[in-house]
Amino acid sequence: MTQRESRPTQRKSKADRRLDLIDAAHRAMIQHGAEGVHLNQIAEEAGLTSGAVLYHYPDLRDLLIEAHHAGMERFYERRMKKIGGISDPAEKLIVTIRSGLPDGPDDTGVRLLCELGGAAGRNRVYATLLTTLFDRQVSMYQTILETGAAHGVFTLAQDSETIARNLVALEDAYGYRIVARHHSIDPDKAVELILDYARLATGNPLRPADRR
Amino acid sequence: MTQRESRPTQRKSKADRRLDLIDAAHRAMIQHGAEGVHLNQIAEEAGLTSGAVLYHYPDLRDLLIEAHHAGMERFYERRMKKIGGISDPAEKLIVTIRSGLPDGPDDTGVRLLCELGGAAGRNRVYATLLTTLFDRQVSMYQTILETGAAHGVFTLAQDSETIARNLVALEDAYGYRIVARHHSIDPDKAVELILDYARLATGNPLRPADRR
DNA sequence: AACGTATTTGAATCTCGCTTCAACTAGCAC
DNA sequence: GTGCTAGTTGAAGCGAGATTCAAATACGTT
Repeated sequence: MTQRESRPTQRKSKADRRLDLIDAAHRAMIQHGAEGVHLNQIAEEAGLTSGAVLYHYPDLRDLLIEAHHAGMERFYERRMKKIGGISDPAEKLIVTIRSGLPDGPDDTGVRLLCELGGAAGRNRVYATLLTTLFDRQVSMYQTILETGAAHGVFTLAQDSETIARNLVALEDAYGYRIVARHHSIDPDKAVELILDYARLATGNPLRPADRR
Repeated sequence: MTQRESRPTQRKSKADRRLDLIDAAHRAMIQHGAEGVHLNQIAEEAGLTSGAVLYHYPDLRDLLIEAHHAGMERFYERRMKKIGGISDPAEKLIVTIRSGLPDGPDDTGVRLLCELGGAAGRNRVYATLLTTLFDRQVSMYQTILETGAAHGVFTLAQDSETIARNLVALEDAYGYRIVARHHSIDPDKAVELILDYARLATGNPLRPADRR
């Protein structure tokens, strides 16, 4: 990327290089699949040789796990940042829903998450990562819902955990639809569909028109 | 599996063998991933050599696509069969929801579908297969919802397409959770969560206790 | 400026899966 | 039974990716 001549690969500290590699692994996995990815593809993305990659990660699986972990962390942190400053529960809920969906079919963050769905059935580590992320998102929604209820803005039709789980589930599923390029479900449409449920569950009209 | 001596591989007609191979590919993909699977693994599952597999499918990708296609068809047909005889809309809806979820983490049919989620972002054929399946399931739910509304059993809070899409989306997402062995979301819990939404959307209490 | 070390390379080696194909054989037609 | 054909094997060759490691080198330290 930022390489003067692209001829002599500049050296980096262990920590810096590992961050580069995590990023390179991220890109390579999106192109070739979380399980179909090859060492050389990652090395190429990082602008290194395969030997250098192995020097930092003798076991490639460790790198892949770290890349997934970092991807999830980034995904979650980005959401928290987006909703951080919002105090109105209704607006917060709307923005949260939007931030859980991919920008479009090529959103790299969500693409990586989708890669894991199938592998989780075979790989306990991946299953744990995904499950943990799911539960964290549920908690996040629960907080918003309960705050809204406490302020009298929401009238919850079900307990907050049920609503929160269903909201996260809807997000996940529409994420997959968007990544698969469904002809009539784009990010805006997905938000609308999820909001249709959220309205029933919170008793709030949740008008997204003027916000964001 | 059903082989007397396991020594001489019995010959089969082209059509029969292709069915065997589709089945073998199905099993191999679940064990090794939709994209990480190797020719030899499929051959072994089928009790043949790699040469024999290539004789029937010179391009392995064709076999994989057919296996996925067949898997989806079976999944869909099985659902239709389960709900075929039910006339009461409420019961039909409940049974339909249940039939869209895996029996457990090892349900092979759903496991295969989950494999495709990530690949769909990279592979147009897989994306189309998944999208088509989604739309068919939406239609299925729409029919049930509208029939129920016509009979006065359901009072739809939203248009039938919205409800149907959300129901399918919830099914999909909880399928992933179950496959990933979420500690507190098993098939029964997932049905309950989806029914919680369905109750709001249909205005029907949908008591699953005595049915099924 | 010279040293020492952490990082990276490049080539050699090894492994493994894919591909090809001539030879073999089971089952069908006659 | 004889012959024919389609299905299958097994071995050989090929290529790609993983792995190893000695040599090279960039960079911080002194």
